[in-house]
Amino acid sequence: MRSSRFLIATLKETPSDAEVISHKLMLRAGMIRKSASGLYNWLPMGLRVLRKVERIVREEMDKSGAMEVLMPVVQPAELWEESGRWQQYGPELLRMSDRHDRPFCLGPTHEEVITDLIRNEIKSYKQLPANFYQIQTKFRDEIRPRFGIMRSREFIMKDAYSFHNSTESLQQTYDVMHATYCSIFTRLGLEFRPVLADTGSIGGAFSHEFHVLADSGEDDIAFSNASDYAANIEKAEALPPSTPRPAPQHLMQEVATPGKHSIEEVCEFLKVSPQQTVKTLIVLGEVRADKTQPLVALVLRGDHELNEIKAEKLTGIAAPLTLAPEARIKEELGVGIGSIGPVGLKIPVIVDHSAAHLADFVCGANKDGFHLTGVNWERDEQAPLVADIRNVVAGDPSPCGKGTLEIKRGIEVGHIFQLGTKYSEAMKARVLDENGKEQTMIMGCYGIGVTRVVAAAIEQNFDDNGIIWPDAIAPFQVAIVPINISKSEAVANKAEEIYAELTKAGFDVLLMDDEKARLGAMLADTDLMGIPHRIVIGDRGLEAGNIEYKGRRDAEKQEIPAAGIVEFLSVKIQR
RNA sequence: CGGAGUGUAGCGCAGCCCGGUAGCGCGUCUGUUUUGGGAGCAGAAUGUCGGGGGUUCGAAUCCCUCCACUCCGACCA
Repeated sequence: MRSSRFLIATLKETPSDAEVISHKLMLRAGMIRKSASGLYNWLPMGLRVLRKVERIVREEMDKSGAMEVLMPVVQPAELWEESGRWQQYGPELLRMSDRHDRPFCLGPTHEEVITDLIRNEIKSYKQLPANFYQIQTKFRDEIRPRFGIMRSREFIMKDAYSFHNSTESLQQTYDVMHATYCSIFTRLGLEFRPVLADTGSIGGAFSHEFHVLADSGEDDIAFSNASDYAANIEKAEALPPSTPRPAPQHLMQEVATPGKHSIEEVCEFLKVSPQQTVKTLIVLGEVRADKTQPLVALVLRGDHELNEIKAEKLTGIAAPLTLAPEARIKEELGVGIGSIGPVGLKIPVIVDHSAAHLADFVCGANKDGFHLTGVNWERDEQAPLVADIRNVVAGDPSPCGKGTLEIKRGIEVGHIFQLGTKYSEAMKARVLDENGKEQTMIMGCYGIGVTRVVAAAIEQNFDDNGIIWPDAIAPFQVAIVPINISKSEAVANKAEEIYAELTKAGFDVLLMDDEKARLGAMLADTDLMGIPHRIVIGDRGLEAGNIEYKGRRDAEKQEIPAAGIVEFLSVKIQR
């Protein structure tokens, strides 16, 4: 490609609405432009990267034995009614009507459509297992789209759905997908980790997320420092303390803590550490027969955070987890938030392991403006119902039994699930088995955020001058920068010659052939755009038959013979 | 949904407090000189000042209203 015939839309200044580095650099490098909140245009430069990511994903999926299909973006409501998600999905599902007033939605995911398609096409166990995928636009009406392409409303996803007649078969395909995802992210040149994950709203039994490690990630990942264990913090189990609870040393006392509500304020006032306190959260319980929801208290150590996912799975607690309205707490417990404690509370209490392990702790006195000190379980309040309801923190023992946990930030770029029969059951997707009996198919589903991968790759590969693309997904692998083509025929000729040679050798080359372009501007642009290999051609070097090479990450440029450039780059560029 | 903020040329911004008919830098176009790391000079084009309404002789500026966008929060308990 010649720069004179390609839209190089680089910006010197960053548009003011960009916050994270990938968003800024994608705008500055001329890859994307915003159309509306969470909606982006892909310029030629960006699309080249996106297509390369797609190509790698497609090649690896094909290699895994999956079959590519293409499903509609607009989906009929009736399928969503059938699965029950028309009611469940919530406002992220963009609903609309056609001219006949028939309800539709923009697909945020395609379980319903694929299940409908396959139940009509596959009738026999002999056709199983089968795995279908597509690379296609999804729409999710996010509350707050942010970080450019990283969390946009419209995005491109590779989604795959597999169908089976046994859990063993599902497990096999799941394992193949796990391996395929590892190959894909390795080929993309990313530093990633598969991590154990919660199955979330999609449902199902077993699940892994694939995270690209980067500080700007929105997820916390817990890693063992002594094994392969890695889990999303939503999922990572906090082990119960292994030592016995210390014996009580103090008597329970009520102390006035006027105006002190938060853990921080109370600790400061009473001169204790948060680890020596508990906080009591009031949430709604499961809906009872009379349609009312009782209150339930959750007790955590002051320095710990509630893990909503863990909590809402406990029996007696409503899912999704909902904090009780303050007015209801006032009315039923007779105390304002900020002074609640487990002692003498008249509602069910569930206590986190580490809070249950405390002796002589501080908690709210269930009386506005008062706290209790020197509180001890059993002596002052009956032995609590104990569960794991907190997020793990760095330094916790790893659930795998080896080492302690570290927490890192990750960007979720892939997710694989064992769905089981959630959709096939609801939508009656069945095959005849060996005995001629109807059997509900078992399903798996597997997603990769293709557009998000592009942003994640930048989050992991940039410097002060711009993007640094991995070879596999660079918009161009090589940039040829000739100095003064309008003045030097020798330079112009050599640039054309090398451009032809490299192109013929199968490299993706960008020839900077704008006659008026100055060296500094061209170098700034090729760096910003992240082109990983750069050749500068000038009269000075040509006198000795040399050109200049610099890898995007190299500190120094080097002179190499112009004649050997194809061989030189064949060694440098991973293909 | 709650809170905060922003909307002025393609991009980044000033002007608004204190009303007088719109400016700077970058980019773009023309010419010219220059050319080994985002050139210099000379000239030029580009604005319903987010929309609507109001106050006023006069509104980018003051008031009302709507819209869009951005950020933060949605775990005080």
